[in-house]
Amino acid sequence: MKRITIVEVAKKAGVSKGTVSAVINAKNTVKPVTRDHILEVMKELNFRPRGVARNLKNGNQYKSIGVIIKDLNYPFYTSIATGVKEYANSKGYSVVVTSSENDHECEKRFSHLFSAKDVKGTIIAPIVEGASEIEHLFKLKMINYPFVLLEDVKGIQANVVAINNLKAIKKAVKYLISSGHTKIVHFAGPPASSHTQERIEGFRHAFSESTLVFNKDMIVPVGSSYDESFCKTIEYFKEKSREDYPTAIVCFNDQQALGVMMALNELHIKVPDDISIIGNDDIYYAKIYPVPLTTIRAPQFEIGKKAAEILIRNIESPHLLPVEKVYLETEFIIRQSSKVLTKD
Amino acid sequence: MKRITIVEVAKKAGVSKGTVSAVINAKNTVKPVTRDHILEVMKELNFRPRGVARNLKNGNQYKSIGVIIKDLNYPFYTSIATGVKEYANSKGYSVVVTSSENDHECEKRFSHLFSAKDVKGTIIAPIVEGASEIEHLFKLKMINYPFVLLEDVKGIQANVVAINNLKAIKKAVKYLISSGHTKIVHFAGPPASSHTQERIEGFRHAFSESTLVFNKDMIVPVGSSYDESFCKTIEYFKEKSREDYPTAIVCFNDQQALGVMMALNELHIKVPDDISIIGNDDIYYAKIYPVPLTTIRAPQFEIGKKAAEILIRNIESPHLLPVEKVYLETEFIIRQSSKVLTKD
DNA sequence: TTATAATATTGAAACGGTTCAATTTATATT
DNA sequence: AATATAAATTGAACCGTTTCAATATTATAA
Repeated sequence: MKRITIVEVAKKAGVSKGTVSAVINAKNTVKPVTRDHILEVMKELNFRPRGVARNLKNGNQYKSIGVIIKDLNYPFYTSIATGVKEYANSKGYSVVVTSSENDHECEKRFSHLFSAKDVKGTIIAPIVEGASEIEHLFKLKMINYPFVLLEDVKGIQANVVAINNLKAIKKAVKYLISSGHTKIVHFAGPPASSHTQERIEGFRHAFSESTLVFNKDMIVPVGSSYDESFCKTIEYFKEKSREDYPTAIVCFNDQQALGVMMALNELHIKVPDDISIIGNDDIYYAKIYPVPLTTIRAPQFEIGKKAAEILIRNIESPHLLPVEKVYLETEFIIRQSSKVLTKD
Repeated sequence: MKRITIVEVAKKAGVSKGTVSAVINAKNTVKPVTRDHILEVMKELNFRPRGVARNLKNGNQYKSIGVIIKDLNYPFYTSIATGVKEYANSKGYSVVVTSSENDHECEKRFSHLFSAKDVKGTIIAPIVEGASEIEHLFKLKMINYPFVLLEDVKGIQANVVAINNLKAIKKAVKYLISSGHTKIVHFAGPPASSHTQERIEGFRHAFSESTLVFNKDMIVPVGSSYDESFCKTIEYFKEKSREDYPTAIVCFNDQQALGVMMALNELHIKVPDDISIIGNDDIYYAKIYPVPLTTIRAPQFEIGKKAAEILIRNIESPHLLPVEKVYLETEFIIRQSSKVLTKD
């Protein structure tokens, strides 16, 4: 069945394309009786003018940029998106957000979708898998489509705005060590994420720069979701005798930390008196908690803003700009889930 | 300055449009040396093919639908979006989300943006202001653009998927009354929201169907954000003597309830022993809390799914379908923030 | 009634790509 | 060197609207 176009409407209504177009665009040059008749025919045929065709002639009525995040329900990402939005809006761009749900195919599809729909540029939190497929990014580069990554991807020269995970975790662990903690463990994130590796690396570095020695039992595979971390924490402590408990846990992110704290609550282990907990990200809900979370703050809003700034600069530049890679500083925020051990 | 098109590239590279097009589309019919040369010229001119033009000929490569929510950072909305996504993906549609941040202009802009970009249909959480401007919705109707509202809007016949706020709150209040509570108050939401009015109405109804009498001091204007509700709660209790404390607070939503609970914690008022708290929405973080929240669950995921289902049915129907209005049932979930009072 | 002005409608060109049959060029075969 | 075949390139038609100068129609004034 053929698509209904303005031609069919014009024919059926006994007028020209131009008149139908005038009705669609609410021009007041059309005689009311004609207008009503055309409107009726449009309804009968269920005619929906194709946006793509309307825009081809009109050009850039609406400027927009896209953001592809990994999880629509994780506040870390929505905060970044909010930063993007604020900067972009101030420059006259609308922002559309979409989530890849950690699915590589999805990310691929969206990057095409956005370039196809004339979204002027896109900020992408890339799924970085082992030998990650990145042809879709190359395709974007080929057509000089402006984009900014929220994580460095090996093998492609592209704009990046990110944080230095290694350095961030290192700082936190060093703080714990200098506050007298000796039994420190890291609850690691999802194995596939590059963040997980970087954070483990940071943990090790802190040890190698101290007098304590690292051993690999200190890295506990846990994952990032609340439920996972709740269950794994219960398991972890059930298998241990009290004297083997760590005195501090460095968590992969705040969501995990929240799960850990709930589990400890269940097990009647006190935070921070028995165990110190350190989160990562500083999501909104990290401080909305009876024991506000000590955490490593990633400047989410600023990440979004900076990414948007670079993106829009690229969009508006008549010539191709050199690639930029920006690493923003994290901030270690001490709240009440961690404690300095009195040294004896 | 004129936009760079494929014609300029072809001219500068000394080839025809067709060949450039073949390069853009990674067809393997182009001789490598030609290809490289064209690619170079593309870079030099910073040529970005217009998605809109590419799509006009090709048609529906990517099917997508839009969701306009009010707040990207409120889990209630992102959960709805997730429901939309799940259903839409199963039908081969991608989903793009955007937030109006409660700004009417923004909503307007986005509804145009989506229809202009050939997003096939849109689910809108409408900003309903007093004598709300809804011309943009009429404009969408005129061009038979499929959309579904997440809240009923007076003055327009359109598809709606929503919950019955009045009934939901009534149920909760009646539960409190039947559990022996007599001093119940409602912490109301933002004045402009229609939800606020509906919930106040529900609160009153519950009283009128009981032996207790309603008075308007029971409605406390608080707002919906965490910070607001924290501050207003502190104020509220500071001004009251202990014997005037309510025994139960029905909150506008969970985020507010979380703020209330934190404030009570600060004031050393125990939940649920001193005061019962009832939330609304059942957001993800309502149960991730040492005192899990008793709340009125809005089936967020199902709302999203149902809205997507109606939307896609409309998108795919060759003829105009009759308007559908669906009200989903809420579920009252009793957790640990509320308590049955022993009657003496 | 006619001339004039105002209003309504038409239709061809334009927007910027893609497509594909026809043509040109390069390569392989005899 | 001539021919057959394969590979590369061309260019006109097309996608579905909008635009706007030209034209047709209607209303108003003289």
